[in-house]
Order: sequence, then structure tokens, then C-alpha cells
Amino acid sequence: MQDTPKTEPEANNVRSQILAVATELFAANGYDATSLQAISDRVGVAKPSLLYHFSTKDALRSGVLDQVLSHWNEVLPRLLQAATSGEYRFESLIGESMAFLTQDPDRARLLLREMLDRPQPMRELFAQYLGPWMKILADYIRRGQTEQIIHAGVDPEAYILSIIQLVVGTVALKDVADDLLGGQACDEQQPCGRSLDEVIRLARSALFIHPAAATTSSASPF
Amino acid sequence: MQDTPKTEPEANNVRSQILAVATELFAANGYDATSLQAISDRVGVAKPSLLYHFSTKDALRSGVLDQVLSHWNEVLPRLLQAATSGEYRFESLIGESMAFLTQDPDRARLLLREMLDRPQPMRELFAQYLGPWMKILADYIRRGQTEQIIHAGVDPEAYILSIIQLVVGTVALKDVADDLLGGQACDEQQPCGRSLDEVIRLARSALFIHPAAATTSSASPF
DNA sequence: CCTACCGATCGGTAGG
DNA sequence: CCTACCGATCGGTAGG
Repeated sequence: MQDTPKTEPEANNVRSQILAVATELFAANGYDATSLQAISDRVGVAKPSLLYHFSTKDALRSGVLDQVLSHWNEVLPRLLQAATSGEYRFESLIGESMAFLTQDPDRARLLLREMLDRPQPMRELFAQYLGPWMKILADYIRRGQTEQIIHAGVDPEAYILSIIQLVVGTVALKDVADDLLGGQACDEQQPCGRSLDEVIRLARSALFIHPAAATTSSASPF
Repeated sequence: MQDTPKTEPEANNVRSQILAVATELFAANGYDATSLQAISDRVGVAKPSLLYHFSTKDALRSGVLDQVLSHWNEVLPRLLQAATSGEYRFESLIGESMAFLTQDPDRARLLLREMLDRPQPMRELFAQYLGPWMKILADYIRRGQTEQIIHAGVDPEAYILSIIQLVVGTVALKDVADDLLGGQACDEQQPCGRSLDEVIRLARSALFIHPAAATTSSASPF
């Protein structure tokens, strides 16, 4: 409490505020449609102050991306290891992934936007981040195929990418899609996961030869 | 050949050139990241000439959207009627839809971007454009359910939206996804539809109780 | 369809 | 972390 040093003060929470606001605005309006002015206004600082924390707009972009991806890298290993250890069933993996994304749809929207805006950098990021995990999951699927648990027709890698694609897209565009599901008799009990539920059913039905019943207490290793 | 009237000349092909270039640039870089200057440069006219054909940038946006959606409205009825008349099988519907999109991936990218940038206007557009078709298709699925051809667990509307979502997303982000399918041993024979093929298999497998064999000469009504 | 030009806003810098 | 300011570029207009 004595004095607050001007360099590296405890107020690096300004930095995280900037990241939070930028994530929200980038996700909602896109990178180019979001001005540094709009971000700094919402944080409550002047624009040059923002540029002190992130020297260019592009640095802010990669800061936002880094934060999102590192958050994933923190959660994904736990989910995947649980799924492949047989401790949880299959829907645990896809269900929790969806819960994680639904919890903050901005993550999904941001990812979609970056893939559209900068396909090549995202290719490299994905190859690095989820390349290893993909091999593990694909091998797991192949094992299921030799054990006659999983359809022989499944293309493991393509299946995984399709499901990721479907989950991310469904969460990111939930607002648009839900409107087409005739009115929204949703928010009565739960977060209205009609489209989310069908994604899970779709993923399971297209993978397993004998999809487990929808009961939660199934003893299947998946 | 006598004289070229200055108003309404035969050169409305400038207008279509503008639409074509704008579609490409909007799809590739997004609406906000694309300047009128960049568009008019590529067409080979001055910026005010562009603003003669489309009085504002927003008018250009809706012009581009209109063109894409009307193109769909021209193709979709043929596809859907063929699919529901039993003349073609199920994969005809989804396969041809994908061929139509793959033929010009900009259409898919543009649609994805618009859904992200302006969710509410797109909600209304979709409700208007494919609301009626959705009801027809959903009823068709329900009929298949009572006939025990289609899984009882399918949520018809949610299933349709998921497949649309999956097809559009897969085509729009094909470049990013294909890179993760280990190298690209693709362009040897065909347009390398490993991810596209899996989408079709996924859609079929999650819908039908007895998915038809992969042969093209199946006599199934689907 | 053009040249010339407008105010506004952009990302970023100087200097403290 | 601020005020003040920069050149560049934006969408759009005047006028022909």
C-alpha cells in the first residue's frame, strides 16, 4: 500500500479488462469493424493507454487469440483424457466441450471469424494446438472400429473435424438457428438445447454401431 | 452501333462486375475490411461510378446478398422436390447441395460472415427463404419415422439445421480443415472430398435406421 | 461514367 | 496512464 510503482503496477487488471472487452467486440463485430477507440472507451481509458499494453492492433488480436486458445489448452486435455480412459462416456466429451463453449459463445464466434479472416495462420495454429490430440482421438476411434463398436465407414480424422466444426458452428450461430426452430419455447426450464441435443445425438448415432441408450447411468465404456 | 445512350446503356455488365468482385472480396476479407476503393479498382472504374450503381456501401451489401440468395432460391426447389419425390435418393439432395456450394465456396463464406455480422437480419431472411422448405423436409422426415425408416430419436428441424450448418461450414472452411487431414494427398484425381464425404456419411448414418450401401445404383426410395 | 474534394474516423506517435 | 496531434484512408458528395 506504500506506493504504486509506475512500471508493472498491480493494475495489470487493466490489461485483462482490455482483453475481455476486445474479445467481446471482436467476436460480436469482427476485427476490422472494431476500433481501438471503441475498446478503450468501454474499458474507460484513453486510446494511447491501450496502445501501451498492446503496441499495435494486431498485437491485441493475437493477445486475444492466445488467451482463448490457452484457455482451451487448459480444459481440453482433461476432457480428452477422461474420454479415452473410459472413465466417462462418449457424450461426456462432446457434452462438456459444448458446455464449455456455450458458457461463453464469444469463444466460438471468435474462432469462426479468425478462420474466415486469416485461414493460413489458423491452419498453423490448429496443426500445432490440436494436431497431437487429433491423432490420439483418431487412433481411439480406429480401435473402436476393430472392436466392432464403431462403424467401419467412419473416416476418423474427417469425423473429428466435422464434429468440431458442427459444435463450434452451432454454438456460435445458436441465436440464428434457434429462431428457425419455430418460436422459442426454450427458456422455460433449461438453456433450450434443442439444436445442441440434436448435435450430440447426431455425433453418437453416426459413430457407434449400437448407440447407447440416452440414460445417463449407462455402464458402457463410452 | 449508332450511339450509346448515357442512361441505361447495355453496359449493365459493369453492375454485375461490381457484384461479382464485391462478393469475392466480402467473402474473403469481410464487409468492413473491404473498401469501395478496392472494389472499384478491381473492376476498373472510379469509386463514384460504383456509387452510381449502388448508392451506399450498405446497398451494395444487400445487392450481393440478394444475388446469392436468389441463386439459391433458383436451385433449392429443384433439389428439394427431387429429394422428396423419391426420384433421387437422399444423398442426391445433400450431395448436390454440397456440389453447388463447393462450386463457389464464396457463397458459403459470405453466408457465414453475414450470420456472424448481422444475426438478426439474417434470422428474418432465413425464416422467409427456407422456412417453408424446412417444414416440408421436416414432415418428410416425420413420415420416415412413422414408417420406421428413420431413427425415432431424430429431431427433424434441429437435424436439418445441423446438416445445413455442417455443410455450409465445411465448404466455407475447407481450406483450414483439409490441412489438418494430414498433408493433402487430394488433388490427384478429384477435388479431394474427404471431409465432404464424411459429412454425407455422417448425415446419412445419423438419419436412417438402415443406411443404404454406398453403391450409387441403390433402388431405395431415398 | 469522371475529377476533385468533403468531414469523419482510422491506427499510431510525441511528449510528458 | 494522459492530451494533443499525425498522415492515411474511409464512405460519400458536388458538379459536370
